[in-house]
Amino acid sequence: VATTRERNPRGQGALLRDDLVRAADRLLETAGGEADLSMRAVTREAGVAPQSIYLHFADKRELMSAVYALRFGEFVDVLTTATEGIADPRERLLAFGRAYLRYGEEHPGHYRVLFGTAGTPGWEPERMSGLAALDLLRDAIRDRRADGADAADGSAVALWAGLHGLVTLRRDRPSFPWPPAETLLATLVDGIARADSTAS
Amino acid sequence: VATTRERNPRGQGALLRDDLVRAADRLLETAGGEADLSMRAVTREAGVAPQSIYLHFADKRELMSAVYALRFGEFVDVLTTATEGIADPRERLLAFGRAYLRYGEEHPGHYRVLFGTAGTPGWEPERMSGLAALDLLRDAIRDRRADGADAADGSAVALWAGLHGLVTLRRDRPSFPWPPAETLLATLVDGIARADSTAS
DNA sequence: TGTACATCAGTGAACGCGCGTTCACTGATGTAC
DNA sequence: TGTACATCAGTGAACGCGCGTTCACTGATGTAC
Repeated sequence: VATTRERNPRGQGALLRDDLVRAADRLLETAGGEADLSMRAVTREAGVAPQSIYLHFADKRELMSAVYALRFGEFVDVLTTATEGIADPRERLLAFGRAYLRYGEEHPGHYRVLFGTAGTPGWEPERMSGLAALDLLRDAIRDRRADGADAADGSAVALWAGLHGLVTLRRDRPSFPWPPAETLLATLVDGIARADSTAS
Repeated sequence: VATTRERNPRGQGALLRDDLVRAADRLLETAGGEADLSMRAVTREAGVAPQSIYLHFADKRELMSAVYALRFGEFVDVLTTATEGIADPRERLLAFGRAYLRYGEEHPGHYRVLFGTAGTPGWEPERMSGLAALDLLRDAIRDRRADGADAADGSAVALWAGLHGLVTLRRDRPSFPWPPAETLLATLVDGIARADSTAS
């Protein structure tokens, strides 16, 4: 951490860009680092002068977007890996939810960049590649029921909201007497993405 | 805003405490004010010197807790008013959800204090009076189904998570193509808090 | 083969800002005698 | 009835900090002629 870095050879200046993004990513790994993701902290972590970050990013939003892009790929991979090869639709949805909750719990800082504002109010990634994660959900739901694509879309969003709510509430209100995650997950999956689709 | 305040009469020093809490509350009303809730901003809004806040609050967490207490009473009132007098359990749950989503949308700053960290990472209100809001949910669910209290508890938490997820995601990702709120609400209510309680 | 010049990957130093918090002080109002 | 004193509701001035960002510069490497 913060060791001095040696200058990149001529023509390889773009390497610093990756170093900076990885430094930001590393800072998010640590617990307290969630809101402490400042430009200066990132350059410190990368072992470089504060102003060097402007060689590659016009401002803070641009840096955030780069971190977002890096992590979203990983997140979608985790979800894909967790669900692939599971034929039973209910089991696939449960596996998806388990992986989702687990990622949120183990990487609170990264999760905040993906679906929150990460200490930068008003920041929003320009292209929501979060849609890729949502596609997995919608497909799994569609496999389980026979109603239209619209209903599957709505159910996917509702289930997503439930998972997101659980991740963020458990993170921000740890002292609440939470029922077991597996119970809550089953309630969400069996309720929102049921085999049938009749309302009461 | 920031007009000079006249000193309270002797013996009425505690009045400043209310002024400060109300000033903080007012700052949360404004859109940009969510993360800008600083001690100095609050004293500025109250028309008082920055250090005067320490006459009544030991530190920032204490001020946050005071705002939390003020607003939670109001929030529970809104939910209670929205649901009282509605006999049909499903309609009562829908009314609850509508009021919840509406409050979150109309008061993003206040909602953040109630259920987020409000720009103070690690802050958590000592006694979660959020339980009062949850009680309303649990009772409404219990009226709708015949299974045990434990199942109603789990369902109430799951439904809460869904509502919270919708509020925060729509706030932080406004450019996402959200399905109509009423549709999502019906999906959550009819899924999680169904009349019967069988899993698929 | 040598040299003037351009490019590149950064750095040195500084800017103005708002923040949370501390310490010593003030000036009006009440109280004891 | 007057005065010394205590209390109370604040303020003046300042602290050290980290922040995002700007401007001018450096020193090594390559290129043109």
